Amino acid sequence: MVQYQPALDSAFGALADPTRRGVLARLGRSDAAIGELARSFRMTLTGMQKHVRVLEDAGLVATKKVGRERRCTLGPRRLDEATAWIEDYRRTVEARLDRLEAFLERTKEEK
Amino acid sequence: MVQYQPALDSAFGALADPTRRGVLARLGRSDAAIGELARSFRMTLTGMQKHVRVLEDAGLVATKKVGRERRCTLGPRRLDEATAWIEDYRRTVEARLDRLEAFLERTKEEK
DNA sequence: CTGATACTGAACCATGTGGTTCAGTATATC
DNA sequence: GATATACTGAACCACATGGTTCAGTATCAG
Repeated sequence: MVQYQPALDSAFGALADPTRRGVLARLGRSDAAIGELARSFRMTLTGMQKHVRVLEDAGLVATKKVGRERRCTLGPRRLDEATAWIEDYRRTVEARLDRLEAFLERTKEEK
Repeated sequence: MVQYQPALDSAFGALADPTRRGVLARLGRSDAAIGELARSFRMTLTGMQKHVRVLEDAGLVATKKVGRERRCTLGPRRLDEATAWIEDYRRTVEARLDRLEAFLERTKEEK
């Protein structure tokens, strides 16, 4: 591990699992208790609990105990850093392609 | 695992590690052999080899054997799916916030 | 040809991940 | 109060991850 950006680590890490992306999509429609999510995704409550924990640690989900349920909603993190990172990357790739193109153009002229 | 989108899994998974994000940034400046990358990031060749393999599997890096070196360049995948996923998500969050706002507005009027 | 350099592959290690079961505790319902 | 429901936490499991070392093989330089 060389450069720490824990927000990016946890955000990308959370998004790397299809169940967790599914949970985010599900919570986009409406909030839900852990038990409901577990049933939707056909896994044990305890299993879903762990996914929710990962999403919560990444700031992508917020939870609150209501009666005997724990209600989950989409959390405060908007993935701005993640988007920004990818955008930066995209620009780098494009700059690199541009340089390559310029190089090819130059060598063509030299022929 | 519930909905398979292996491209997203591997892309987000690859980006979840700071060393690998660093390697992508480094390759954005110029291509490099595995050995150079290993030295830059102060790890063994074998260690770096594994990171490069992960990036290559995700389509983010391409490699080619040149003499005794293996040269690494930024690969074909442009992270379009990843960006698209995040964008979708952002829209969902915003729609949800809009609904919440509308609800608050309505209940305010009812007062 | 010899030696140094660059990589490859296998084996190992500690820790993390994605799940499970099982034994609690807390809350709701009758 | 008894029973069912919802969660929590600990323990376990198989497998993946992020590293290492070590023993090769391939290539370059003299």
